[in-house]
Amino acid sequence: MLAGMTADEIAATAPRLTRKGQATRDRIVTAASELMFLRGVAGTSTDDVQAAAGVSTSQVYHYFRDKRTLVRAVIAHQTDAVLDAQQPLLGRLDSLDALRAWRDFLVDMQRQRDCLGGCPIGSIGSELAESDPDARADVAVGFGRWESAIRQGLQAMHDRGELRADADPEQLALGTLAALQGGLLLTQIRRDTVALEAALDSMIDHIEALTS
Amino acid sequence: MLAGMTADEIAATAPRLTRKGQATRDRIVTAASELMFLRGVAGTSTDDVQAAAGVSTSQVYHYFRDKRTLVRAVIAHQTDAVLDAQQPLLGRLDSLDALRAWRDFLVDMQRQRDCLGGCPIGSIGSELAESDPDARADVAVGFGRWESAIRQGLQAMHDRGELRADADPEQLALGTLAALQGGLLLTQIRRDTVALEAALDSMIDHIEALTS
DNA sequence: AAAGTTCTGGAGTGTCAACTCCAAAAGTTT
DNA sequence: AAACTTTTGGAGTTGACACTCCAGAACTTT
Repeated sequence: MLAGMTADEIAATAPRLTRKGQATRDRIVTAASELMFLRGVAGTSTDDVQAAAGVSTSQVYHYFRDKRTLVRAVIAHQTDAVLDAQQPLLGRLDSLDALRAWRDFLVDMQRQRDCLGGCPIGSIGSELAESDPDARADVAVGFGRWESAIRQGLQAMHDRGELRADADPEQLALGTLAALQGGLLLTQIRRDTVALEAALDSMIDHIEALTS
Repeated sequence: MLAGMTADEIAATAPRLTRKGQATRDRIVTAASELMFLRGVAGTSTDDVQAAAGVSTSQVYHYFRDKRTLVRAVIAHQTDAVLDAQQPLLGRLDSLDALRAWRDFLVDMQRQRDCLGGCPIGSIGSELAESDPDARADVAVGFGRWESAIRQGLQAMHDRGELRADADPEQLALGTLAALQGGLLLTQIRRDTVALEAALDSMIDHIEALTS
């Protein structure tokens, strides 16, 4: 019933919550997001979530039909959190300076995390892509929003003539997001931001070379 | 006891196997690799592996101390398989033509898989990075071999003067591996090779721009 | 061929995780 | 304040999964 529905369709189905109920639901999603970011979905039991959120068994199942539904709420939450955390930089990636500032921000963020955990969206996507088609679709939408923000900045540069006419903002945006995702993965595995820096610097240098 | 040891140290510890024993062990690792590639480590039970390999419970635990040890064998197997599959291209990435042929090969491979499953090494690394330090270290070694192969090709171009002196083969190799990993992830999530193509094309175009 | 080792079958065990259920407390509406 | 809905606590159920154990078969070595 929830399977196959988009995240928005699910939201429309949700029963109304009292203020207190909303607060409890939020605590559950936040706790689950943090746990699943570090331990993965399979590595996080509903018991773990209950303990971290300070709620009882029945509360989790009052607000979420099952664990898969909770996971989809976590994906929605993390998508917003990741995009919000990059603002206002992400909304204005329309110059080399802006791109470099964004790069520094991302590298700093991973450094502050001691390179623990990769991308909150990418990790979940990787874990669930072949076992939960709805989760995969939600993650795809999240990546779409991310790529779109990058593309808009590059498109603005293109429109202004700062990027050569034969440069393709769409390809560059997708390539940049891929480099970022791969850089985050390598950084997590190597426990070292060098890979993230190399990936983003390579892409930004490439974009710079395309400024006529 | 096995924890903290490198994969090579473990291999040195292993008891000798008869030909038949080796064959059984191989069947288990191969079956586990295929299952874990598609369903993940957590999504693959030892029962699943037994059924797929056609062995009994005790056989799995005769050849592997526990599931974690089996997973490390899977990582070793997949690392070899992934690098071997890219040969001989990967061993000679020392020209733009070679890089483009390699790119086509990788894109084709994902297309033939219908974009199912990401990178056999990267997926496992992402799943286990924060829960199994030994597995994380094994994956890091695997990525190291991969990056090294790419770097050697670029270094050869650099030595021959085909790459500008200020180009950094190490950064380009890491960036290329990151772009590949991110491209594979996006391709898996989007069910579409466009992202992999965009990522690799961007990096290779960048390398081309660095040929003086 | 005897002795020793490796390999195999399969039943059994303990734990843990997802999910259910019911009754009571808290909150809202009329 | 009565009727109704939402929220909460926690005990209980069910199934799955990692791992153990033991006895016998197959194979190797002497």
